[in-house]
Amino acid sequence: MQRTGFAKAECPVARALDAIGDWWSLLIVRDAFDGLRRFGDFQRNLGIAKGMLTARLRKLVETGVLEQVAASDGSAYQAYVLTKRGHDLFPIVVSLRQWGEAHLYARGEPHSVLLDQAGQAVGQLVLPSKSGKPLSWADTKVRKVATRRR
Amino acid sequence: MQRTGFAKAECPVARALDAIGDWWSLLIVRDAFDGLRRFGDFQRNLGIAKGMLTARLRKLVETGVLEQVAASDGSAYQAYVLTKRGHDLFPIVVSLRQWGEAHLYARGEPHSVLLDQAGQAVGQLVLPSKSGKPLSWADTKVRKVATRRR
DNA sequence: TGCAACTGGTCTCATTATAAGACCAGATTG
DNA sequence: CAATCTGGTCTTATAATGAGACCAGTTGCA
Repeated sequence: MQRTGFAKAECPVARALDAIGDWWSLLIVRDAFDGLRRFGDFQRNLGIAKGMLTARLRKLVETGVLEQVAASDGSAYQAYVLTKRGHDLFPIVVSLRQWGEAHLYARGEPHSVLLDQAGQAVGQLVLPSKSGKPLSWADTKVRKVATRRR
Repeated sequence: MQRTGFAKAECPVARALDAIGDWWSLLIVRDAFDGLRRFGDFQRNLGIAKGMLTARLRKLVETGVLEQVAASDGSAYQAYVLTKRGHDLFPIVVSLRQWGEAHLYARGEPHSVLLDQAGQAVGQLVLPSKSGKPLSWADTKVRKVATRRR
């Protein structure tokens, strides 16, 4: 049976997961944010099977997250770079990073850190409200789309 | 071959994906944010196979995202509720939602919306900086953990 | 120029994960 | 107490993944 898809879901979370919610896509995107651009760079850094990488890159290009361009070093090879849509994944990668940092490391266990241009660790993502106080899960609610009656 | 794992990665993004980056976990968490708590609720709402749901719930409980408690309606059944660690996934779910809303719907196509308590659609997640101007991908850089020399 | 190594793939195969649904014991309802 | 509901387990068929052989075109270098 084919893996269940959510491409037609009315919930944006489900559609997003359908597009980039597999085991590899967000790691490829993370590497792209880190400046990797060539097939071999991704393959070596992730230790991913080549066939998998080919399939994932192809899907990410189809989805408009990555774009294939000529390599900037003058060679005849191609590079994969983030599009606007790909750069918009930044908050997703950052939120995953911050949750992982907070909950998946033992005290003192080293991990990579996201820095600003001054070399300072960045703060937490926040969901602003009009009052100025950030919204938490307890302050929000999802309004579902009206289900078509029949 | 076993699916590649990232539980030991020094990158928090990879560890987070290892914990909750499969096809179903974040949808279960999304439903939990929406107030679903019982096995049957999740199973019906997601259309997930029961065996899958059993496995996913078990892993989420092991990871400390969900907790099994007695159902609040006085029956002998159990419920699955978000822990603190689970509630901390809120920014991840919101960032996925916002990216999906921005990029995966045709103009005018309906989707669910996240509202604050006043019934207003919430704003965008931001990564604050000292200057007050939110940080973008272009303003940040990952500092890797020093690789052990040998 | 000529050859070895590199690059970016494709293809095959063995293994694992997923989807679908039959089945089941205990709880609940009427 | 019989029927149904709940929360699972188990089996089976199919799809996805991981590992690596293989290959054509590109590049580096003697």
